[in-house]
Amino acid sequence: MADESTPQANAPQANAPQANAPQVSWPFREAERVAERLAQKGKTHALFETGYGPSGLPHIGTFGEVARTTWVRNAFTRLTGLPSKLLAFSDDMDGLRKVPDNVPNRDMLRQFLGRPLTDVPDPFGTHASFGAHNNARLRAFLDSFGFDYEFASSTEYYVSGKFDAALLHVLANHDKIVEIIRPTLGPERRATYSPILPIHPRTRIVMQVPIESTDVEHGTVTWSDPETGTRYETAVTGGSAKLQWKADWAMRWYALDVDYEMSGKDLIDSVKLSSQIVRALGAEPPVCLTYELFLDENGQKISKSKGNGLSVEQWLTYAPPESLAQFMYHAPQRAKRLFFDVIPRAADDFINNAAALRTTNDPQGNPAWHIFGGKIPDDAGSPISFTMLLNLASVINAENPDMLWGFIRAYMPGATPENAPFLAKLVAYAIAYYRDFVAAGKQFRAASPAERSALQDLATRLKAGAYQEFPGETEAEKLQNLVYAVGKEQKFSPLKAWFDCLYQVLLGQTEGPRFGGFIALYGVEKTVGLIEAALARDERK
RNA sequence: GAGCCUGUAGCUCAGUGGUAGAGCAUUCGACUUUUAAUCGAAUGGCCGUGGGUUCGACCCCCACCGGGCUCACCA
Repeated sequence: MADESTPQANAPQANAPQANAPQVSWPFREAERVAERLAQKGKTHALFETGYGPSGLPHIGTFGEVARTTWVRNAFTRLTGLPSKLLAFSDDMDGLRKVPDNVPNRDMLRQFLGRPLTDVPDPFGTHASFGAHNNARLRAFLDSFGFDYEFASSTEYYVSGKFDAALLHVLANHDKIVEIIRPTLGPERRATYSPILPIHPRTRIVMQVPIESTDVEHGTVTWSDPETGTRYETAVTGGSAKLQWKADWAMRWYALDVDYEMSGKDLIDSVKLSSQIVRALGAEPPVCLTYELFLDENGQKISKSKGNGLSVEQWLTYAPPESLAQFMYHAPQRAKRLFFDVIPRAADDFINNAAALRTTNDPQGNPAWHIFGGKIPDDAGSPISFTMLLNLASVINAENPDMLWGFIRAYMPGATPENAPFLAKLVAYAIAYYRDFVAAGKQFRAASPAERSALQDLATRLKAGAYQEFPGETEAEKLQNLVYAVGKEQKFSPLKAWFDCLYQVLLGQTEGPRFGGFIALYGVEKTVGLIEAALARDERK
């Protein structure tokens, strides 16, 4: 503070915080919370967890949760240099509650309702159990994005005894846990609730029954089959029993000493209660982050039955994975509408961020830095926006990458798939977009008699190679001059009407590219085919 | 009933206590042998309302109004 003596008395607030302090990105904010937890506990490695319910196949929210957790984990690594692990935990020991609509052999499945998913045959017949099948789907999904994680099966953890010590501890605190959960339940469930769900030794069903007594010394609970009245004494360890959801989550946090887990806002109450249970067990819950759920185009909730959501497959048909990551990065605690129209913008946000990464002095505040996992690749960017590519693809009826590249080079000389590989990927996505959304919605107008003869004339002269006689240094110019000549000879007035005819009759749109250039890229023969097809189409009407 | 998100340009949305921003739309211009893409520019704002904190509030706090979502069975 050498300026004590300088006459800056009117300068604003000496004690105000520096206005230009770089904003800390949310993954680093979360990472700091994790680092703080580790410091308090004296831990030197961090465990990040993500969880998967038994019912669902992997979906766009699954991607979001793992991607976001991975960003926090990377930030943690960068911040502390400490080792860490991401555990992807599958609740495959949960009972099969209902038969899903979208699987084969549903009658077979019906016989196994209530049994752990890993105790239900695989309706697809490809894996050892339904649970194993779903696990494989989940892992394939995560692997397709290259996520770094360790898979964990609840069944395996229970059966192998990895949870035994924690389960006995839960048993010892059985009443305390009941007291935590009971006030949140309705009257009926309140009467029967226990965090311990014994697995029926005969039917293998996960039983929700009153626990009549607990024996901490022997590690067992006593209960009665409500149908037969038979009393059973069941060990809480070794996979003979599992825990009810909220207690299960808490026990897992306790047993594995989980340091970080995020979840959707639908689980706010579960996080609260599970945290209370962990404290009752004498430990601290992990650092938790609640993220908002996604809405559809109209701000309505996304439900599978309505089909108003956007699937990962759909997104990745029209834009690269980085764009989906970009969408997931932004403001996880804010509700966002997730529908088709957000894709181009997410892609361009990513492109801009990737470009800014090279010039910024705060790379760790840049989403692209996180999406790249802290590494800055050489060929990440695109010199042209995705929105522009989509427009271009529409205007020129881009049926293949070569056509699009032809127009890209027209004003970006030197651009090739080799020196702009990310752009090359975007081109392929733009083609898919054109194919599915633009081409499908085309409205082709019938040609008037005068237009018919003009089109016929153009086709004939194209076929004969007559354009070679026209002036111009390039094929495109010669073709353009031929098109003009036909329009003038056929006395279109204004001449623009001739071009309107070409766009509306041949391309099914009101506007289009310079036609000579279009023919050159699309191909003379194919253009002739286009004309003949249009004339034949009108003939039939 | 409990909780969460949200309200900023015509539309969709960014916005980090210090001059209100982008894309699209609109209008004008440049380029073009017709266009479109593209490029340049302009237009467009009581930042939901009312209080409070502050030298200063879109931003922080409180209340209210509007728009949504989630949980109160299971997980």
